[in-house]
Amino acid sequence: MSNDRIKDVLRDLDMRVTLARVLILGSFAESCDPMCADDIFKLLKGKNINVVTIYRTLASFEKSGIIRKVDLRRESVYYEIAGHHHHHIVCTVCGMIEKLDMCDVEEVSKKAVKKSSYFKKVDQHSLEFFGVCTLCLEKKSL
Amino acid sequence: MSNDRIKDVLRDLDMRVTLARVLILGSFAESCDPMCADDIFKLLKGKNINVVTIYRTLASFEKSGIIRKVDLRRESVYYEIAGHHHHHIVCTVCGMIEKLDMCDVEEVSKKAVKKSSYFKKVDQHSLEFFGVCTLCLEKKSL
DNA sequence: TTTTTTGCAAAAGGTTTGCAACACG
DNA sequence: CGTGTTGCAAACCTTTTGCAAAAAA
Repeated sequence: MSNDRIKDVLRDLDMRVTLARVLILGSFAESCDPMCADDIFKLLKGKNINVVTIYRTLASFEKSGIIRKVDLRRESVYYEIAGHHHHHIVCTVCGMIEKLDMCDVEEVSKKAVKKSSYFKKVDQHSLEFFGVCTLCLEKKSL
Repeated sequence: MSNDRIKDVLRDLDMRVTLARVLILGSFAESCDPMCADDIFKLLKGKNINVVTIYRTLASFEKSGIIRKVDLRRESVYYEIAGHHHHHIVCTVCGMIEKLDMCDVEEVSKKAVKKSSYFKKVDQHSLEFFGVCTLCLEKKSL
């Protein structure tokens, strides 16, 4: 995503175009993996962006819907671009994250609602897989 | 679960039987909902159990496999008895948690592995649903 | 010029650690 | 008695908040 494209996105969201926002949204556009505040902070080291600004920007980006949270069972909160729906497999040894371009939860969601006594509709769901990646498996067996 | 039964469980896990452990495991046995360290702390108020002990006990219980983490998108870490596999619907307004006695993720897990380039096996998965419960919906529409 | 955004410092949560006292087996 | 467990205090880490200065529109 070009810098001008990023600025357009921000304007479309009725957000003021600032250096911090352009850089942070740019980081997401470039990164394939979900990122936490500190990841972005390190990525933008030298650009003089305060961590607090990153937290506030992430919050407003999430509110506007361009990014979404990902439940990775880590200490800090991770986000990714909210484009098309997908899930992840996370290696519980090295932390590697693989994106999976699939989501078959529609029927499962429907069944959940049917089973439920207190909900008539599901708005969101989390579905992440955890395992040991082939590389870590190899290392283990050595 | 009786106190004696709890003590047996601890002994079976090669854990020393202590007051703190009996009380904490007992809390899980009684509670239907997932709990965080502070929930347990409040539940055991007056029993003189330190929060630090609760954190350490939760860690060792999880390691031994009697309890497991639940991804509820909250600030703190939640656990539940690791008995039979199931999922939850969480109300994003009032926080109410409904347990769902179902898990159809087997096929989805298999598909995930098939799709993956770096994993040959999935060990765990998270699947939680989020929505607004009927009670909160009613309140909203008033 | 008005309003939003940023930086700094400080606080707030949740969780972890070091160490000495204590208790289970 | 020896080793595992607990309590206390303090540290740690991530995230939030208040307020004044700076920047966008």
